[in-house]
Amino acid sequence: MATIHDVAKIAGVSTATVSRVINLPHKVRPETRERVERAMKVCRYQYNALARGFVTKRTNTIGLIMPTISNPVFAESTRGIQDVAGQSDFHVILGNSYYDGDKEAKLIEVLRERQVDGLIITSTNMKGDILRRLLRDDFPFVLLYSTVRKGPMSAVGVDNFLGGYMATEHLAGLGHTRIAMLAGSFNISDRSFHRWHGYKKCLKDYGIPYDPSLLKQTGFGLGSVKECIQALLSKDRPPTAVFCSNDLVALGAMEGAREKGFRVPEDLSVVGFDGMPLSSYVYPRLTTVYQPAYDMGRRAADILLAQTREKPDKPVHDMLDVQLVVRDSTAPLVSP
Amino acid sequence: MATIHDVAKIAGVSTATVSRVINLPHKVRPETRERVERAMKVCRYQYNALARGFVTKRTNTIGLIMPTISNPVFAESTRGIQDVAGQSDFHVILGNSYYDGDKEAKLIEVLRERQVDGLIITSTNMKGDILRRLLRDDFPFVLLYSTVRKGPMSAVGVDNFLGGYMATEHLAGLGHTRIAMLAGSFNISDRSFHRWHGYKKCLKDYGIPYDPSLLKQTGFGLGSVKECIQALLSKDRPPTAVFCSNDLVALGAMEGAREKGFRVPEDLSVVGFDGMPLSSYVYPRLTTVYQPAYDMGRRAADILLAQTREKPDKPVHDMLDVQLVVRDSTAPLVSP
DNA sequence: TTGTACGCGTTATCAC
DNA sequence: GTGATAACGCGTACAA
Repeated sequence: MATIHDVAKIAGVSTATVSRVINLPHKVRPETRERVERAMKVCRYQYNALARGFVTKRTNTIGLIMPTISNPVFAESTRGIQDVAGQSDFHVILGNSYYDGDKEAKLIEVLRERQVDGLIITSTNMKGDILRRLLRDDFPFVLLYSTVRKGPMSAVGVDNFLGGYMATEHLAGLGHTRIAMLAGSFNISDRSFHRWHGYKKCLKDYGIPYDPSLLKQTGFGLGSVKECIQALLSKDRPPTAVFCSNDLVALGAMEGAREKGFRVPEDLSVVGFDGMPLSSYVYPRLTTVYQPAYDMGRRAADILLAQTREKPDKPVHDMLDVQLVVRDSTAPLVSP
Repeated sequence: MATIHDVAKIAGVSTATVSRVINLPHKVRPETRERVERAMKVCRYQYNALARGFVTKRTNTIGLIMPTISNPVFAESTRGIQDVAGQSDFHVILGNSYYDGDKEAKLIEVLRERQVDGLIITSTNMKGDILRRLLRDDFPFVLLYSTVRKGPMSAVGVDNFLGGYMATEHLAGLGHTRIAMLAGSFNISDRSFHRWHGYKKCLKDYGIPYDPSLLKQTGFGLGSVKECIQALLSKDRPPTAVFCSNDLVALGAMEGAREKGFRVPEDLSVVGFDGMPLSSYVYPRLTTVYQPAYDMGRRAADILLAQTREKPDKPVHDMLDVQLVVRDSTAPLVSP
């Protein structure tokens, strides 16, 4: 592969001039510039961004750590991140933690070894020590889908408590009192945990006694979700509504309910969380708590890029609004 | 940031020894090794993979270019690629072309500048010159979701013609004769084009005259899909079945049909393509032509990694099997 | 405006 | 088993 040395030799100039043609073209006399450009063509010169990163100490790369790209909501935020990064000639290296804290820690380590300029992390469970180490090193990073709204690290997220509250309130407002919740496992996601708290608080505010047997923490995969909802629907007095901690779970719940002969929303109202793009293209169209995933990705990238340019004096906490989107998967309670 | 020089100084050894401790620990006397390891802790040494890539000329990075991560099917293959790459300590840099040939070309260029060891490309439209240039430079790359099954470049894909044929045959076998097709724009994806050919061939084999007015090329977004299907259903003699060139389009079509008061599958049978994970969690459960996206990603990564290790004498063409998955969105034609 | 010379952090090739 | 040192390709003072 040709280097600037080859180009310099062919063009009869120094390597410094070639470098200038690449980075500061206006600082080179037009004739010289042309000569250099011709030489680059002759030897099929290709710029080596790695070498630049090596000397400038910036790779224009950000690492992205999230549970799995297979959840459409994470795909959306990833796209937002990429769009913003691309605008600034940054690229994104992907890492899936699969909800595994150790994998997450390992990813942080290897991505740092690769000299990424910053990290966007959708943490599975706040491994305090790992993140504190990033802070200590002044390493730029932003938490995404974060539940924290203060403290020393920058974060982008939504109010999951409020979202859980809104979902539950919608159901309570429709007259439901036996409202179940299908939550992701609490030890892998505090988002789910916060939504559950919102759910509980709403029940309390509406004078509905909290029934622990109506909470199920689902395992991985939609098969597990089906089992959970079917167990719930097999109870003596089955729930008439269910709040699912994300849209994927909601789809699994609806399918599981149908399999057992329950109609949605007539026999069971279902609320999701996320508002993933597909949620309005399923039947019945899903009532859900929308969080602006794409914009959250963009915001996280904005904040991170700013942070890579100069150390900010304060961390940024950006909590975007959730929004209840009422569609067709929920209906008023009808007494039999 | 500490370097191996710092470590060497502290441990009282040469940089070469430090490097050996990192890469060939068994070639260092245990006591020396320990001393070095202690020194690394003392100065909080962190390995610089960039510097290694600089000298070894390998970055252990592959670039992935695809239309958009927001299509769950691409997310699945991406996950397959990442899983395989991770096994070999490779990382993946993402690039979305958004079905734009120029963006695609630009991405190839910048990723090469970044010294990725290879490229996996889901091409929007065979830009012959761009790919030929990769070949000429002996640059490792694999086409994914490719329609080519021979020629000088390695490729992984499925038989889209066959898939289109199978989908149509299923509908014809159910007695349908007015079978529409909702295809992605042909100039942005030859996959859609091949599926259309399979569709046409099947119609011919079943003695069903081809009606060009039953083909619609959809624009971007599911809104456009709804318009297309609704136009189709507004015809004097509307189709009784529709083959959609992917599952996302199928969801849009089902929703559009429902809006117009058509029931699926009673009034309209719908077949998708892809078999994305969610396709069995929608209602009605989608009949679709499954392509093993995750495995295709894995295969592409396998082939590429092998290629980065040593130049193969022959390109690999891997055509995986598609599979018709009959579910609930299709039903026999009932005459009114 | 252009050229010289050094440094970035690591690996690899020799010696010892 | 260990050390000295020359690459690798580029950016950048500083000098001319």
